[in-house]
Amino acid sequence: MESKPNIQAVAKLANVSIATVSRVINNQGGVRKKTEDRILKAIDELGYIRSAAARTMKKKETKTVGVIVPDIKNPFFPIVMAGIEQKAREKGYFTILSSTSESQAIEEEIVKNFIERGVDGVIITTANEDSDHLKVLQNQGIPIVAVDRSIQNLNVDTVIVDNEKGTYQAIQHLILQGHKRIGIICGPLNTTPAFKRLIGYKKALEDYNIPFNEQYVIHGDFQEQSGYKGTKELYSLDEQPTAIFSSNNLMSIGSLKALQDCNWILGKEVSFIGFDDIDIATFMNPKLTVVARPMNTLGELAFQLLHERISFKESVPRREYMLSPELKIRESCRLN
Amino acid sequence: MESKPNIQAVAKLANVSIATVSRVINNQGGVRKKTEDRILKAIDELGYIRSAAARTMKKKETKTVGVIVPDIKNPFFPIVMAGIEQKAREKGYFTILSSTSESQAIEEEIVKNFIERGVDGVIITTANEDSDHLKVLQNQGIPIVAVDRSIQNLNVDTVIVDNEKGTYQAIQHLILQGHKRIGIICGPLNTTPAFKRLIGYKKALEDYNIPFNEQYVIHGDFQEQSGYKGTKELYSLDEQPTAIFSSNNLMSIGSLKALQDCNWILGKEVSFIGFDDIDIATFMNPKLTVVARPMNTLGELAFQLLHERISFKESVPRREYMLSPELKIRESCRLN
DNA sequence: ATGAAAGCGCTAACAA
DNA sequence: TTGTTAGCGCTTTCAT
Repeated sequence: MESKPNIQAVAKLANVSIATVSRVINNQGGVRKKTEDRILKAIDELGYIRSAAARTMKKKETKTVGVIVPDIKNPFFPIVMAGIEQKAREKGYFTILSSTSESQAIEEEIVKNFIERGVDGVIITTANEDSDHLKVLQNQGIPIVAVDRSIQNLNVDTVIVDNEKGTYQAIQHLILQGHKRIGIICGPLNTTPAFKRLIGYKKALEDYNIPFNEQYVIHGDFQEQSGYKGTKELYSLDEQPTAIFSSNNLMSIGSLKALQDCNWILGKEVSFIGFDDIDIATFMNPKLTVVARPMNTLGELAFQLLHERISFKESVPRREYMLSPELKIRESCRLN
Repeated sequence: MESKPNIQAVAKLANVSIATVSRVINNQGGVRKKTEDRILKAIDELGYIRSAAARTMKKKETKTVGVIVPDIKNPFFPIVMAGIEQKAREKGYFTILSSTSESQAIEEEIVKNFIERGVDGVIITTANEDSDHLKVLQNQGIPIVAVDRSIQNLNVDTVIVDNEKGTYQAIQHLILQGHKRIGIICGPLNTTPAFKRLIGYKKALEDYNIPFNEQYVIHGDFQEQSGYKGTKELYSLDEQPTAIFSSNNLMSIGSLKALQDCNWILGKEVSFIGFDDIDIATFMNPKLTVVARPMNTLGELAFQLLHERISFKESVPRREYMLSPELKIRESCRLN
């Protein structure tokens, strides 16, 4: 039982031609019930499963969408992915997921591989928003949807979160509580999300006439370690900030660990707001105030856009959805 | 620029035969440098990417392994996946990931799809250890490696964690601190991990002559909600347990939330040990004692086994790795 | 209602 | 060193 039966084998066993078998496999009708039964039986008996490769060669479609994320270990992406998968399944599409570890080289490899495999479309949170390495997808006529990070100079449908607004609200919240020295731990500023969050930060300070101070801006990389290190830096400042804003979940975790290690008391000596709601948020004592993104919706919407694009190609104009994050006020910020 | 060039187009542009192009694509050598350059140039010019479908039809291999997990939202799996991906990349393999949401029906769909696509092997944490729905893979001669959950009646390489031992140590730890009424929140008992953890629990009680009491056994489903509900049940018991063991990370989160809502004070009124180290573990006050699994290693090992199996097929005997988890003693357990 | 046959893009055996 | 050619397994058109 160690060989893959093909359509020929089925045809022979059922005593029909391969064309008839194909009709049955694809539910095209026009086959006598009795014949169909015979074929179905043969398929079952042989354990026949049709080859996607052969099918793709003829049909030029795979009913597959490729998803590329920068960091599968960041819980944000699995949740977005869950949203994508669910919608995809509903439409009869299959998803394949790969993670780049924020490496553009790996991203290029993955893109190439996806093309080789003939994915019908790609949903991507790119590691590098300079889009040159993604042009190749466009050249092949493969639709792309950008999620969470937009793509420069490439005319693609986009689903992002209003990072600027989310951060603005967070910083505003801190300012209204009397904070003036507010630290921000940024992500890689060549990504829109990280950049926009910094913009939101600056804008809020400006609107409330608080001077921008470079020393309160920490340049992180969205990884836990940089949140940790950045927070220690802030702690060691002569004029410590009275509040910290962390630009993503992983860095929040690092930051919070640093707070503990420094014995810098959260919610008392220092207020804290993190971007993204995380498991720990409601366990901490005090509970964490966060900017929460609609992760599942992000994924669902992304697939929906992609699906429309696959179905109608150019006939739809480019669309950009900007979802609003929500400031969840809990207990980690106190009057200053 | 909207058509996919094929090997023919390249051959024509470079003024050679398709065979020569094929040789270049596959680095088979035996092509004059000058010819090769001409071909490479043509490939670049046309943006040619070879069709995996066509290639697969000839070669019967895809250099792809499929990974099936039951719940992509459980952070355990992305980390295992990261281990798999890394090793796979090293060996020139590509991974595709799908999540079943613990549904056997979806799992079957995914398996079928993987076969259609001709994956060279499958790494799976199955939603249902009764293996009938996986036999089809074996029939097609596709190697399987089971990760974290073994598969009944199917002779496959397996990488698991010593769940019994890990739990035993946890319960022993509690007992030695004087606990006698110990609650356990189980996962679905038709999965080995959940089952073995219960066994470890029972064994520890037995070894220390503590009577087993059914009322302290909560039947959960590895989801947060069941941890929450189960904990509330334990709380409402006339004879409350003095310690709780939770069988997985998600349920731990639910359980901890319930503790808070019940105002049942962790580390004081009730001790707690969770299976799997989670982000929140070291933030909680007190910090959580946990049984930690070597997640990344689990993934790396799984791919390694699969790769050997792909390369040598039957010539290798079936192997089973049982990795030891580690009891990380922190602060959530107190003398009783 | 069914079958014969062309051809998708590639690899590899054989020829030159 | 290069070219010719036979399939791989399927879908689809055209006959029957």
